[in-house]
Amino acid sequence: MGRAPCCDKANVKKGPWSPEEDSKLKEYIEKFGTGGNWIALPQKAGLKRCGKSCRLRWLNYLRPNIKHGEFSDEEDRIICTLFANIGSRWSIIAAQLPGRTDNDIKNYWNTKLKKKLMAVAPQSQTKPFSFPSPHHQSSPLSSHSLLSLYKDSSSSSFPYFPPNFKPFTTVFDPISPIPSNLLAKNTTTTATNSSSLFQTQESLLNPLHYYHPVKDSNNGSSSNNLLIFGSEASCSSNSDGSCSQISYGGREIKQEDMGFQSYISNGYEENQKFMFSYGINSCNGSENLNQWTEKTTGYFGETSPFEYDLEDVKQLISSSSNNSCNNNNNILLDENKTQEKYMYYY
DNA sequence: AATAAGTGCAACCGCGCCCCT
DNA sequence: TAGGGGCGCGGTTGCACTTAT
Repeated sequence: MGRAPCCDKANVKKGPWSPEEDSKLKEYIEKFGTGGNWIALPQKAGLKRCGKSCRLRWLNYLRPNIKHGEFSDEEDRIICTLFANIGSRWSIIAAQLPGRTDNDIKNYWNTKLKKKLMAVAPQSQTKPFSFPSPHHQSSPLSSHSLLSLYKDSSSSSFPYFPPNFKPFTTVFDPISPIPSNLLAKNTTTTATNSSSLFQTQESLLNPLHYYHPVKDSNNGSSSNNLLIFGSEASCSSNSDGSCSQISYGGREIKQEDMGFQSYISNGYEENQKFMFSYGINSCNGSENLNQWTEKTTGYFGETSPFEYDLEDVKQLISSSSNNSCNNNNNILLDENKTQEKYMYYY
């Protein structure tokens, strides 16, 4: 049995919005807001439209400060960089481009930017490149060519992040100092080292290379941090349509709290995985640095590092369940999501 | 000038997730 | 705790407009 339709399809208008409908919707929302209920809104506003359609029209077209028109080079770079890092998470990308909507960016990417990049991509293909998440479609771009695009771009630094971008990749949460053992010699951050671009991107493209020490916004406690492995993120919008929150595995995380760092080693083969916990173990109060170990894999996942790491996480679960401190160490493992996200609360 | 092909983008759709009861 | 309703996301479609032949 399929789910019930969100509205009476027979009695709602579809297709392009008329100026009258636009003004009705705009007036109503400006006057009363969305009321947190899009389904009921059209009736209240006197519109014969599906609530979802109203929401889309508002978010993508009618809400204030929407920017239409050409994308700037800077916006191009932001989109490219974020796409390479997080894939087609348009809402997250849109959150970094004020005035742009996810739909806008998605369309722009699919119709223009992708072609633009393909046009300048070198023909020599190395190993086929595919994005790490099941959500990501395979791309004919090789890793090499993708990176070449960035190198060939006018960007003077890479990865590029706009000034207001609290990057996933460059900072830890301010409350969480970067573990000193990760800053050891031979470990470099990548944004400043152009020779490391290739390694950097390969690292970023593997979702297990993301880890996100963030505050748990559910209880606001700075001591209840979580590390998130994987890339399953979604973004929710404010009533005005601006994206203010990103959720990972169902937990909402303020963007200003987000961060991950991609560390690489100068050695070609040994940069790939950092699995670690750090900070104060709240059970016994002792420092708990580098509890997990660093692992090594090849660059293109020849050994299926994802599965490999799942085992590690599973191990951690079992050890955690045997741990007297497990009240403070909870791992959520969602295998139904193709092993995509792992959370570690500490 | 007519028509086919290509392009851009607004809108739709289905699904997964979260919240509330 | 389970189930239903609503929201939001990403993929897809449809159509108007533009360009090429």
